[in-house]
Amino acid sequence: MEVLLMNMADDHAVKQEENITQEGCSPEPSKTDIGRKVRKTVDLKLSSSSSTHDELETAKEENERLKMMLEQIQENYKSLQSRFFEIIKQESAIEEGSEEPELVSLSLGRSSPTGSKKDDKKTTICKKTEEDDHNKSGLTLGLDSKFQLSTEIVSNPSHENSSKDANKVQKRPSSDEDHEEGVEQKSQVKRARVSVRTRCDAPTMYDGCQWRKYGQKISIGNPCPRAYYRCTVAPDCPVRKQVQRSFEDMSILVTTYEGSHNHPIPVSATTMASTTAAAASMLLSGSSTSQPALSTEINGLNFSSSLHENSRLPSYPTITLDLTASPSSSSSFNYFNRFPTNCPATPRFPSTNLNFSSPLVSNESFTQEHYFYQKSLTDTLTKAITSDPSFRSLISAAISPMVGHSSAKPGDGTDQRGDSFSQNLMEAAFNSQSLNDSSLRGSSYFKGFESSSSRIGSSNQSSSLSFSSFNAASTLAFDNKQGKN
DNA sequence: CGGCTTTGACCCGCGC
DNA sequence: GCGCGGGTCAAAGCCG
Repeated sequence: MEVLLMNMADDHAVKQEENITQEGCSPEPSKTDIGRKVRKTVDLKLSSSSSTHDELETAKEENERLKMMLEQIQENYKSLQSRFFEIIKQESAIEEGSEEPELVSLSLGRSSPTGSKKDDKKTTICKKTEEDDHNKSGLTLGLDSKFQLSTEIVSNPSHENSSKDANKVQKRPSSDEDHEEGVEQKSQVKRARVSVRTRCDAPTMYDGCQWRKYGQKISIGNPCPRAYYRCTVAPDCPVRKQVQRSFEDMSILVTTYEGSHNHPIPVSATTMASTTAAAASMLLSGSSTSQPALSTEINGLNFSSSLHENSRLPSYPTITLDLTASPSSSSSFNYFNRFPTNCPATPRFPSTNLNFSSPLVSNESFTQEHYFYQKSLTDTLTKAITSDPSFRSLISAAISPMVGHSSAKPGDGTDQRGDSFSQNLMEAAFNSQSLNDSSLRGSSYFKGFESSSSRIGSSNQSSSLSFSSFNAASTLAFDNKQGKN
């Protein structure tokens, strides 16, 4: 990394020299002109090399600081992970003797509206849940490709094989002989649902996936019919969703998701999928308490958990993401409410050739909003690259492991190098943005840039580390730039 | 013509 | 055992 920094710094000096040379270039330069130019060039080279040396020293110091920070964070992560496993072990020991397996705690260290008393045990549970969430957000929600891991917690893997299998499971008579605890837990896990409340005038909320309606029912206590949808992105995807308008407020659309996708999901669906998976994972990782319903807020979204509203139904846990109110709208990126409310039931946006996400995702619908965010990102980065060579060198050093070798040949000259570099940078920027988006780590696309160093600890995967280093480098570069100005 | 929605019928679990 | 309600199936119709 440091070698690259030095190379880029040398390039910087050479480029400056070339620019100056071109400035004073006349069609037929005389010998005196040439001699003057050479002296000028040497002087400039000396002065620029000394300033470059200072910059290099600063960069080195920053580099050391970042290294130390990374080490510290890795240590913290390890200790946190070991604590987490310890707590899980303790929890499993406690739960063996517990008689209330169906209640779920979602008190993530915040005061819940329904109750405020916390005994020692509850505090432990809260800690565990919080750490669980942290770990999950880092381990399973960091990448699209990892999403499946987290959602597998939501549904029984055997349940995912086909929708027919899912139906079989659903229709399986209760007189099955095996009623061991594990089976019950699996059933409980399979039944976990995530309900999303959002204001939407359209029949359904756009969430990026393709759905096919397969049924409709008028339910008791709500004149609005409940519609049943099945995911049609893959023919055997077991994911279902129910859509029903709230009786209290007809403008509120309640969408309940069940199951996990067994196929790559579109870019625009990753946020919803990650959110529901995180919510479900959070729900299922919760422990038994005596509180029937709790609420919390994660990433600016309101989460609340409860048992199924209808007492006739088996009491499987449902977690609700309330996106109707935006109490912390300043910090939250209310993804779903930002879509136009007159969206069609199953919108099919024109596909673009852009593919900024993981290789799993291909040529799917890409919203205009994504485009503007990414364009904004692109513009900002382009400006930073073109205007600040130190930023360029730092970014290059940071993302070179991510984007591979530059396509520019050694003798191609600085312009081409800059172009390929910019291309690589854009690629890396979009990749990192995609990571940031899919992991739901930030409420805005730039959040990852702004507070990158605080997030490094939550990502322990190699690709995430690359992203983190990219963030760190960009933060550093921006700092340097600000320092100059 | 293929894919989707609509809608009545059916299955199943649960409470009384 | 019966009725109720949630969930699903599948035929018919609609649409691009």
